[in-house]
Amino acid sequence: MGRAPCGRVQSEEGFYKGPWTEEEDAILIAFIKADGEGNWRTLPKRSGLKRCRKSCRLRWMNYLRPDLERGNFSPEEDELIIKLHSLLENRWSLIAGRIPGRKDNEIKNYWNSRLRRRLGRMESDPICREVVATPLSIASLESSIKVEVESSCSHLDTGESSSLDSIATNLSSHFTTPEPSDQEAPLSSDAHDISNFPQFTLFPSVIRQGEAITSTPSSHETVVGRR
DNA sequence: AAGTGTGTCAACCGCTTATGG
DNA sequence: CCCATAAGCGGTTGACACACT
Repeated sequence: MGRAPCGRVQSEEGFYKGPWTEEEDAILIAFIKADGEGNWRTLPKRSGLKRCRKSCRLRWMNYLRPDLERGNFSPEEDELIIKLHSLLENRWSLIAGRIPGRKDNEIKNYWNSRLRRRLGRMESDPICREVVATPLSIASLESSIKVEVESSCSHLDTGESSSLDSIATNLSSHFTTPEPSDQEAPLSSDAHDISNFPQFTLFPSVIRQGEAITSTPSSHETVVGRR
């Protein structure tokens, strides 16, 4: 599993595997620009790319789409990812849906390689344990997720729908104080602006409610990369 | 300078969910 | 309603780059 070795490895079906070449990227981009996104099933044949539909879709979705924001994550994005993960856990696509320009795969990688380690360090560090979360609203997030899920599951029977309510209830249990309704803000394209949210506790067991995290203390900054 | 260790991230696989006939 | 197929999602892998010794 995983990325195939360098070189032009071919699957049994004759599709290439492994890293994409610039030429393949150009073909895919040109084809999607001309024909539009979607119809992945026939894309390989129509475009002449010797790549399976899954590979084409993934390459486009995770790397080539023009609206993707590439490069380092900002501190604001870091915080938002951490907070969304505390709420949504490993539902990367939901998390990505609330961070403009970022894709699930990118966020998942970032979480697994950096943020998870950083948080693990924070929770075990007696000083960092005192670090508190930025005042952040979750009520609007919570309700928007519920609406989103319900609308996409409108075909469910009542038993299944009621389980959605329990999910929403469980979400509420993450928070230690009621949310003032006047602080609620709708989720929108600027949802990454955490100042839009009323407060909630990121790590209820280790973080004091109501105080703001300004940044990770530099003396405790985790060195996570070598690049 | 060379060898080794470690972190990053693109891309794969398998599973689940959605959709259409 | 059932089945087949496509699309989407999350977990995992391994090549590569860079830091360390």
